[in-house]
Amino acid sequence: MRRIAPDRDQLLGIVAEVFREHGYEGASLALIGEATGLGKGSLYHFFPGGKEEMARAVIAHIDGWFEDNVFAPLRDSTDPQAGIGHMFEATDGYFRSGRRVCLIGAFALDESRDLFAGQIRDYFGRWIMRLAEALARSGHRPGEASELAEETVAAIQGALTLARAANDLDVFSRALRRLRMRLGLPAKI
Amino acid sequence: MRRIAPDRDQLLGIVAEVFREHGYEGASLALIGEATGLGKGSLYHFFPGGKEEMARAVIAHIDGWFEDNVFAPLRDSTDPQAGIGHMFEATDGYFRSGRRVCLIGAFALDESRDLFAGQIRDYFGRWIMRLAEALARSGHRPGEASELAEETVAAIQGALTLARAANDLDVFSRALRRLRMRLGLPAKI
DNA sequence: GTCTATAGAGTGATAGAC
DNA sequence: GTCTATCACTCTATAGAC
Repeated sequence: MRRIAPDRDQLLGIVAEVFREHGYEGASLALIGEATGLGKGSLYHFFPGGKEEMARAVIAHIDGWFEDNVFAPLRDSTDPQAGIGHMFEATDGYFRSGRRVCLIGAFALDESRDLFAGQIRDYFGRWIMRLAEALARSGHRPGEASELAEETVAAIQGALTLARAANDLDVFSRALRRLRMRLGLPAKI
Repeated sequence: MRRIAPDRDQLLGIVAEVFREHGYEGASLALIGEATGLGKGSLYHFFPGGKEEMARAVIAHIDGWFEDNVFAPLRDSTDPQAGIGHMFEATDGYFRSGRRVCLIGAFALDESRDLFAGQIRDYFGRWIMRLAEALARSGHRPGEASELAEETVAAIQGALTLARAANDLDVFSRALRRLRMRLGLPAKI
């Protein structure tokens, strides 16, 4: 038979955008079906657990992207400053300079939080931990590094909220510029 | 007829909590009816525009609270530092030290943003503007004051998201403590 | 026949409008 | 309370690949 369905990776990307735009409650199966071009049969074939499993898979997919493109470089760069610089570039790219919101952050505020609390806590916890380690390796005292890491991740989340609220992308790029400076990185070209 | 309904102020407070806990989509009229003790008939009597009007009224109600308890003190305090200190206390109290999320911030991330974009932009815009003015009056250069104000409001939003994600209230109080320091206020007792 | 992927009618529950 | 629309979801049927 013909294979119309995109592979799982593409599929999760499309479903993620529906959740991102409409929230967990607002993302109806009708919308998801429309966006993916799949009928309910196919959707339930891929995700027997229904909408909840779709969301779980989407969160895991995003988490995996950050693991590969943000957390791992923070952990593995021999030069911690380079890892932190990489984090800012990847973050700016991922959120399309403020055009995109953080789906996991949005889920954290929603009632859907209870369903996905573990995944949400893990994602942010790992981000802060990897950044704190990199900051410690680049010379900050451990306690200070932890606070600075927490502050940085919170600032990114807040900037996404504010950029969206003000409908002004500059809010996000200004925030990233300030954070780069505070973390001792050279101003970006 | 018997008057079971609380007055409009109380009513809006109750409806606000339902939106806060469940989001715009997730807050069903059944939930709202249950929380308020009002039937659908009464709800449509108070809010002929239905759920959308309820949300609009709730946002306006919250905005009014911040106007009175945060924005006005920032504008009117003869000592700008006192106004800023007052802002932190009111903010900490309002968000119950991180137990409560910012409904308007949550709406900003949701699809409901399109419905309430004007109100959302106004709220955050006024907060940042009043804070920037107070910072300018307390000695910061105007451009610096603007950036610092934006950074502060974003940090508060981000801390609320993170506190909720980590299920750890300390995230919020640590953020407020750092912000107080950065804005030149004495550490809180 | 078996497996995977598909479409979509049909389920009861519940949504918001009135 | 009544209305209709839509919700998440189930189920049956069907396709071609093996």
